[in-house]
Amino acid sequence: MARLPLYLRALTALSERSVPTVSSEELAAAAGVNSAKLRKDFSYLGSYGTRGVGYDVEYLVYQISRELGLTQDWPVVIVGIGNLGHALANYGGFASRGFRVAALLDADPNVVGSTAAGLPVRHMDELEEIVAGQQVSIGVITTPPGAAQQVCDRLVEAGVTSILNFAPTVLTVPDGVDVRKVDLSIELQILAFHEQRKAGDEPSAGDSVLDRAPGPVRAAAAKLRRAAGGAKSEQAKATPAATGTDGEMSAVMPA
Amino acid sequence: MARLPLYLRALTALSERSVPTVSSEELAAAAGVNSAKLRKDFSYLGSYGTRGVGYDVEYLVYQISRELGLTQDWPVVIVGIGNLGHALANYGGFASRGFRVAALLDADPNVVGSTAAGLPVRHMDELEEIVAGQQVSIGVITTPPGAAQQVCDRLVEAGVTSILNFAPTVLTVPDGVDVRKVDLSIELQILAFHEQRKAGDEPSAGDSVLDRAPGPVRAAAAKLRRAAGGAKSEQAKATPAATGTDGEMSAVMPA
DNA sequence: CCATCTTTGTGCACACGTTCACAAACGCAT
DNA sequence: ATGCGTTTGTGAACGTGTGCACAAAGATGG
Repeated sequence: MARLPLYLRALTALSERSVPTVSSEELAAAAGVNSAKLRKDFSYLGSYGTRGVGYDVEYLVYQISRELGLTQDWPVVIVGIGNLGHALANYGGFASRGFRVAALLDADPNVVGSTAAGLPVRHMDELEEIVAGQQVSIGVITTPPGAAQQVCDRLVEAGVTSILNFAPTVLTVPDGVDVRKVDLSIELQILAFHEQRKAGDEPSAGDSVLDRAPGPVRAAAAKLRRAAGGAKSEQAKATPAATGTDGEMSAVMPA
Repeated sequence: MARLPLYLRALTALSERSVPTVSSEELAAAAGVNSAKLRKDFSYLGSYGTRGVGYDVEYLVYQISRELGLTQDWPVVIVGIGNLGHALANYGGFASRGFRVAALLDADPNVVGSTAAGLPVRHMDELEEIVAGQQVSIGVITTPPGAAQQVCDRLVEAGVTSILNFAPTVLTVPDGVDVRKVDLSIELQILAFHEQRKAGDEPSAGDSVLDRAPGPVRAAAAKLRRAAGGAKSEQAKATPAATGTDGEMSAVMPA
């Protein structure tokens, strides 16, 4: 379940405030999900809350951490030390969750040798040695799109079995290797899409092509509009904390 | 539809190679989705491909760009010019898709006045003026988590109606404002989760809590394992290009 | 002009995730 | 001890998204 990290974050926040127990309702609100969904998720874990009371915060934190594998440390290599690579190397959220940057790698001789986040940038050719020596199983790709597949192949060859890809490319990997893709510009495009709709479907010439099309097409356009925009107005009702679930798919996905 | 940006990327790649038409099958492979799904998506757009031939690349590019609102330019402000803010300011994928960085903002006097990606970093207090003056409707938050809600409120107050949040916090916004959240550490956690499973469910003492629980709980654990790990082995079969759809939810979501 | 081949568009069924609603369980006060 | 309020765990219905499979439609060659 990909919601576990969400719960974990909310739970650690509670834990820091020394809250002993939470009801599913409270925790669901904090995580921005439905309470029934949360209870069902926890039931899959087999984790027992106590009826009439709620869930023990510490116990849940421990249990979810275990389930996510956060009790062991995960060495990761970051390949491509440009702006994004720098940012990720410095990102505090990694270290605090058991992810240790094993090495920063780049192919550019000008970059190799410099330091980022206190770590030296090493050359790509050391990849195999590092991966093998430190048992690295997770790689992060922050190279330009052109180099991504090549880097990916090399990571896989070296023994990496999970890849987080920030390059805007569809990576091809053999069976048994997981790839997750984060595309920053897609996120903005989705926002722009909604924004355009909010702007009232364009007053003048800049109209959506759909609205200039003949009969059946316009109907389809209206349908699409309901599907995306209509649902939103329902979910976003004045909602204070739980800005919950809309049906919009995400731009982050496997491969 | 959140898949449109994916299609668009694949299509622009084809367009640059001067490919006149594509079949749904080809394009689907390039985008990593099912061909039927792609055809259905396009049918919602009302866009007509020609049977026996395929879709006209240029026409589709134009149409999808229009639908996504990429034909107009979208000024965005980036608040919080740390490592991530820097990276985003330099990110090429934005400018190439109609997103223009209207301003970089930060509250830290030490940062204000420096330049990033050729733009001066200005003080938070200029936010309202900038948003109003340049009609900014999209804001990006790359501040530390503690400041995120505060910044968010101010953005909304100033007139921003779409927010891309990189801070690991659940933002509370009034109705009518869209929030998308990108949490980099969650992506890694999900990879670690899969990685742990691949490692053969722990040989010795570091076992998942699930496996030490009594009967019914273990059954549930097995069920969970099938749900997440089992499905994967099905989808990832030697797959060359289409590493397609697994059921895994994403870490990027509204609010 | 007709036959054939390719590719779209879509009806249908299935499977999944989500949500509701309720019964069983637990604490607590009387 | 017993009843009451609270909260979990889950069975069942619902909606949605996905994928299959096929018919309609256009192009192409004879």
